Formats: sequence, structure tokens, C-alpha cells
Amino acid sequence: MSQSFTEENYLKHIYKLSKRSEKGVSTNALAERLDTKASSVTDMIKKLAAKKLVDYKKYQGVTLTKKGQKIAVDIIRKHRLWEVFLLEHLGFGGEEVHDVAEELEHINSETLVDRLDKFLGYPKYDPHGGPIPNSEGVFPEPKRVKLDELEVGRKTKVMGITEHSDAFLTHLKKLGLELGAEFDLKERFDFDRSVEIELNNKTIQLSHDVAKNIFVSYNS
Amino acid sequence: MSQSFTEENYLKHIYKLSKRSEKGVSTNALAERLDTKASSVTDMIKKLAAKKLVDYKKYQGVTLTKKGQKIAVDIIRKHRLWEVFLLEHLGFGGEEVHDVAEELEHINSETLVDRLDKFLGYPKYDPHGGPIPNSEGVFPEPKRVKLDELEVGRKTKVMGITEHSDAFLTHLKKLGLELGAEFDLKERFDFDRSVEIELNNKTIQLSHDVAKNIFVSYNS
DNA sequence: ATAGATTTTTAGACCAGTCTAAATTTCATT
DNA sequence: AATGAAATTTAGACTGGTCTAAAAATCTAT
Repeated sequence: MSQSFTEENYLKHIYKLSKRSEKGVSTNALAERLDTKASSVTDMIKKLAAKKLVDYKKYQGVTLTKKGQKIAVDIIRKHRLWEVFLLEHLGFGGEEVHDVAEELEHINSETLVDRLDKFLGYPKYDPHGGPIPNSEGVFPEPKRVKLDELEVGRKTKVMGITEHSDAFLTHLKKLGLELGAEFDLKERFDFDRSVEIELNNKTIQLSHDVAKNIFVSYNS
Repeated sequence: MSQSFTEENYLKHIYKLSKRSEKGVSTNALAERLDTKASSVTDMIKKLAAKKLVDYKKYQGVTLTKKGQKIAVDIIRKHRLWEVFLLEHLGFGGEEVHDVAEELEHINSETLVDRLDKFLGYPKYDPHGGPIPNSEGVFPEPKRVKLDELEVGRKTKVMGITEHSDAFLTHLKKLGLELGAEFDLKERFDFDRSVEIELNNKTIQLSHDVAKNIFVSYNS
């Protein structure tokens, strides 16, 4: 069974939105993302549910089934591979790329995607650092390092800590640096190896003692 | 104004069919090409006419306007450029290419096409010998030689003659070798430099005296 | 020139996807 | 627990593209 351009876009955006919270994706959120009306979203979701691509209970939001997820991931794969192509081989600039990739991602040909992948040298990350799933839909493992070794300028996510005292835990909690929190490493100061990060639009300073005990992951 | 996938396909096929005869393209011919019903074609043609992309008079067939022609040629440009890419860079085989190019040709981005063109080195012909129009919609000039110098295996078209006696003219007419006739050069016999061509599914022998007086053109 | 065959067009219906307006359900606050 | 606000769903309608069946125009032969 083959999906329409429109269905594929719904699935892609449901996928992306569902990563931000454990609950089902809300009709309104989806409507905003797809630049359409909530009522249209409801209609479409019913059709996707009939095709077993999403699970849906009225008023409860929507989640992808395994089948739906596979399709969504496949589109992300295509999108990112095309971005690599456009940026590395056609000389596109960072901004121009997105709209075109948005169209190319809906071209349906396994052969094409696999050969493009090969042509590009099986890249694991797109030029923005987005991980590229393989043809089975498996994403590459993100790289992990301690925050005190991370390269300045990276976007990262808190993956774990190596110090478990209550004092440390409550300190992190107060800063908002909980497991899974995402932030950017802005600067490292050589004289004391402290770092400056940006988390939820706030700039925060962390001592080396803190930084060396936080595991972070990053892509590309 | 931007066209739909469907409209673009109509325009492309009207263009291709209209090259085979001077008359307007018939509804039935178009229906067969597009694998659809004649009634659907009539409906669509009316819409294209309303957009000034075709000229249409009931029962008289359809022809492209300048605007429609530009769009059709642009799609052919994209189709052929993508074919070059698929065959030369992604390692596609001759047969697999068409369906994928058929999808890619509808991606809408001038930037993309122009950069692809540059990436490919501004090719003038696709791998099947089809001429690739430039971004202004101008096709490259086909190459011209005398038939006695043409490479064996080529598809060609009669472009002119260099001998104008009545005898020669009636001879050509009898053979079906009129201006614009298309044929394949199958073989050249060294001992008398006569050639064998295939014209309308018939194999014909031509002496060197005939061949040397016929100008033909070919692509790629 | 006219009958029959063929081509083309019309009329009315359908599906995908969308919309507006109204109805319903859930959430948030007291 | 109740009420008002926000989110969501329903109902009905529209557009693009298609279809079938029937009507109209054109072509083809004698």
C-alpha cells in the first residue's frame, strides 16, 4: 500500500511531535504544524486510523502504530539524505535546503534512496547534525562524552550523571538539568574549565566540578 | 502561478503528442497516454484552457499556448537532467530510470534544477540521446552530417538533400525518404559504401550515390 | 448524402482533502 | 461540583480530479 503526499506529511509530523511528550499528539498541535484547520486534522486522522497507521481515540490525541512509524522514519531518512546531497554536492546554502528536501522526501523509490545513500557514502548525520536512520529504520547511536570534554558550539542532551549525592542531584534539579534536558554548549573558560550553556533560553554557568560529572550525547 | 502534478502531466503529454502531427491533439490519444478516460481529459482540458495553458475548441483537439509550452518544455528539461543524474551518478540501469525521473520531474525549484544542471556539467543530451532544453526552454541544435558519414547505429532524421534532379526526388519519394522522415542507420557495407537503414519497420538498402546526397540530423 | 461507427462532450456522481459553523467534550478554576 | 474557556469533533459544503452512462458531433463508407 502506498501513501499520498498528504498522508506522509501527517505521519511525519505526528512522529516529530510525539517525540516531545509521552502523550498522544493533540489535534491542535498537528493543525498548527501542518498549517491547516483542526477539523481537517480530525478527518484525516480517522482515515489514517482506518488504515492502521495511527491509533486514535476521540479527544485523546493520536499516536503512530508500528506501520505508521516505519513510514515516518523512512521519510525522515529520505529528507536527510537529500539534504546531504543538496548541501554537499549541489552547493545549496543552509537555508535554501529545507523546502526542496520537503518535496524530495516524498519521491517513492527504494532503489533511488538506497543508491543515493550509497552515492553519499552512507552518511550517519545530515549537515544540521540530524541522525539518518538506515533502510531498516534504525537511527545511529548518538555519541556520548562528559560535558567537560564536549566541543564548544554543540547541541546536546543530558544522558546521565556520574555523581549521585543528594547535593548534586538537587543542584542539577534547581538548574533544570534533568535527564533528557537539551542545551547548547556556548563557551568554555580555560582558567577554571567552567562552561557556559544555554538551556531553555537561559544562560547558565557550570563549574568544572559539575561539568565533569554530566554525560551528554550529541549527533554528527 | 504553480501547476499541479496532474496538470503538468497533461501539458507534457500534449506537448509530446503534438510533435507527431500538425493538428491539435485528440482527446482519445491523450486519454490513452495518460491512462485515463476521454471524459476526464475533456474536463481537464477545459480547466487548462481557462488558465490559458492550452487552446481548445470543442471537437477540434487541443494545442499548447506559449505559456503551456514553456511549462511542458521545463518538465522535459527536468526529466532529462534527472535521468542523467540517475544513470551517470547513481548507477541506475537504462530501464529503471524512467519511472523515477517521472516523479522527480515534478519537483518545483528553479534553484534545484539550475544547480543540478551545473553539477552534471550542463549536458546537452540525456543518456538516450534526448536533447535537453536550457533554462530558457531552447533545445540544443541537433548535429548534421551527410548520411554517408553518419555513425552506424544512430537514429536520424532527413533534414535536406544536395541533389535536386527529378529522378533523385522521385526515387526518394518512392522509398519514403521525405523531408523529416526518421530512420535508423543499421549498417554500412565497406566494399561499395552502401548503407542499410530501417524506416517505418522496413529495411532498405541505399547506394553510396544516394547516401552522400542526403543530409541528416541526430542528437547527442 | 445518409447510416453506422467512432470520437468527443455532457450530466451526474464519487473520493481525497479541505473549510466554516455549530455542537460536544475536556480542562481549569473556583 | 459547577461554570466558563479551550480543545476537539461533527455536519455540511467546496475544489480537483476522476468515473460511468448517455447525448451530440464528426468521420467514413457506400
